[in-house]
Amino acid sequence: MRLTTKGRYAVTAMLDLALHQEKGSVALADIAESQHISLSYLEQLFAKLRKADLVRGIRGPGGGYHLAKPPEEISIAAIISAVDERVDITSCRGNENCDKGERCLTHQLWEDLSDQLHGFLAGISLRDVVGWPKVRQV
Amino acid sequence: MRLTTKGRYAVTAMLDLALHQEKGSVALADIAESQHISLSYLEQLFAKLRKADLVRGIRGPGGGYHLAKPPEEISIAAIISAVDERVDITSCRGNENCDKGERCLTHQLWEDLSDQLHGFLAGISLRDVVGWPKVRQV
DNA sequence: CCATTACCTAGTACCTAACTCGGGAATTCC
DNA sequence: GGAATTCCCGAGTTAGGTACTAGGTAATGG
Repeated sequence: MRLTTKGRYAVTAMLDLALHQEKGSVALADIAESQHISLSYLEQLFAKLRKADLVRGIRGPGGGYHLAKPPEEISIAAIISAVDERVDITSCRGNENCDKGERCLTHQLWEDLSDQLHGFLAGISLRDVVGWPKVRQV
Repeated sequence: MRLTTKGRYAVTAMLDLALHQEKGSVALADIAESQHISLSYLEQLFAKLRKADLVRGIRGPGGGYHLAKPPEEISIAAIISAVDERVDITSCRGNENCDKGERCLTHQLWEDLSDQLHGFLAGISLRDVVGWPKVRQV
């Protein structure tokens, strides 16, 4: 599990789609402007989201992107995993360099913590976030 | 909230200290070897942990680092915040560039999510992690 | 046909994580 | 007191990922 600005852009963009899903599709140019990032960079993020089957693109005038599934089936963890390809593997892979046992211990602990975190974010769907109080007040 | 390998190194190192706290202090050289990272880099991480009053250093032979507080008073969130100085501020700071209102909305949602995550990690202490089942089995 | 949008590829500037080097300063043991 | 050991500190260097730029092609609606 990794959490960077890249993941934040993706999550925020997906929230944007969820909020406007009744209006059909949203153009990337709009999202790029509202998030103040370049269109091309957003396109690269959405290429990954599309490969992960989280969004669907529609070409031509009036086109754009919309969610590929209902918001309650899309978790925050899924979004972050889609754009942040993990390169982790906790350095000592498969006991190869762990002779004492203690080394693997802390690694194991970190993995447990990482799982906890993943489970937490997997339990939050786009629908949950959209339903939070701050939204209704606007 | 940000989660990178830097934070992972810090958490894993703190877990190391927590596991060996009855043995007095742990030298950075030992941690550097077990985590397979450079000593100097670890020193830089521990400089931040020290400034955050999470660890205490003891110089001279037989010296090293030990926790500055009991493990139950040190949360995972505190460790990560200590080493990952946040540069976030969600681009549009304080409605400055948010004319439509919608822009601030998604940003607000992200901040809420970030708060949730922080709250989650703030609720996990070093003591909790050390007490997890995987540890006792070793 | 033309404007608009998604889609694709290649290249690039910049930032920062991670490391290296070289020096201290405090403490303990002989 | 001298030497070994450890923490401390600052100024660099390197590698890789973030974020961008520039160029296209493909589909679609008016």
